[in-house]
Amino acid sequence: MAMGRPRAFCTDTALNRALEVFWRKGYEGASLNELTEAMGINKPSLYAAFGNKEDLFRKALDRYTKEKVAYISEALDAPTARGVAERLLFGAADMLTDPSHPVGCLVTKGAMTCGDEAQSVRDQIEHLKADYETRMHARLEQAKQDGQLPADADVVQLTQFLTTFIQGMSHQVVHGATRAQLHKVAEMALLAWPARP
Amino acid sequence: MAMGRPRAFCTDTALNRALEVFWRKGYEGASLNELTEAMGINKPSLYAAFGNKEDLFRKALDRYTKEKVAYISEALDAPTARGVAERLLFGAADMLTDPSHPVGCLVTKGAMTCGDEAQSVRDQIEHLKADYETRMHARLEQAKQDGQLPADADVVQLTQFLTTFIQGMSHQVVHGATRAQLHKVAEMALLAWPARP
DNA sequence: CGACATTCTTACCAAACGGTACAGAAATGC
DNA sequence: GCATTTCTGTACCGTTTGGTAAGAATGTCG
Repeated sequence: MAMGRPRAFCTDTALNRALEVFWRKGYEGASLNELTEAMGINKPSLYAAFGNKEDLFRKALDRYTKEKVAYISEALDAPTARGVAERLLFGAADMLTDPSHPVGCLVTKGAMTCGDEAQSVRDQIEHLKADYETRMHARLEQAKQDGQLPADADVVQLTQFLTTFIQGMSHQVVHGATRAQLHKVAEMALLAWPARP
Repeated sequence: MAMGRPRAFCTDTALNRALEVFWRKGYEGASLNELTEAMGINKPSLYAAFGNKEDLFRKALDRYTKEKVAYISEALDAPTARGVAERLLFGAADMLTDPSHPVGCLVTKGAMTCGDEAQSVRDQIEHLKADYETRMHARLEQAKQDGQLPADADVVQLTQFLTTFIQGMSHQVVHGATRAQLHKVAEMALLAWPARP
């Protein structure tokens, strides 16, 4: 079978470019023109390679979670409940302000800038959030069983506290908060964390 | 001078309707069709009465801050620093989940769903945020002078902690958090608040 | 070399966007 | 009753959106 000329672009780097655009502008804010220009291809190629704007976003989101939000999984590996909380908050602060990629959180931005039409995108983001929360909850529950948290600790509340704060930081950084500032407020948030019993 | 027939609609309620649409869908998410339909007028009337989509949003935002975000000003009137923090967090939790209007925060949503083109909208939101932060900062600084906060309290940090948390709650509520849940995490956040010296 | 598969380019589509021109309807002043 | 002034309804403008169809260009294999 005859093969056409090899891809003039690398699908992998093209997806990274797309991720960056989505990250900067959100789902609806990123137009196909911007995307194709950044990816170095044109619309029919994009359509052939990725199928759809929604599909493209989903793939970009996939890569985002696997490569950029790895800090959450690492944080959950911390040996103590407090360690988990610390790593989550500081890890988020560092990731959100990493100068090697756009500021803020793709999930946060994407969820906000996705209208009613792209329900599947919204669903995937919701699913993602739920998954992270489930894992955080399970990890803290285990820590509680291990005696690392007070017997009357409300694990749901602790989880929600962390996610609330992380999302707040994700918003702050869009409005210009620096890494140092995030670290300070994260430190303050940890004052609310229950002491080992 | 001859007068045409009186307005068939009340500008005041029309603006309220517009506010509600913006509140639900964000700035870019709200199309002129939705707006005019909700307001009960058509596009030329809207243009004549409010000038512009940007102008309309600005006026809606004005009303929003004067009527819906009044809790911030009330909170700043609390007699103690802790009272200010409590009223801010619980006031935000209550406002964000008030069933009489769309969930979440117009400023938060609007800032996210406003692309590069509507720079003036973005500017106004930024200005609004800065204004609130300045007032919160000033109030806490005064509380510190009054001896309600430790002498080494970092007022900037305290302010940023509160805004971070409030924005986090504003995000949580969009994803289905209930008022009771927000109250619980707000209570937890207050554990980080410095004790009176 | 020549036939083929595959990619890229150009141009286009229908729909929706924000915004407006224009003519008709309604109400007041004379 | 008439003219004037205002407001409304329709229909439209140019642009941009996401998404495609068809031809030109380029590679590999026989």
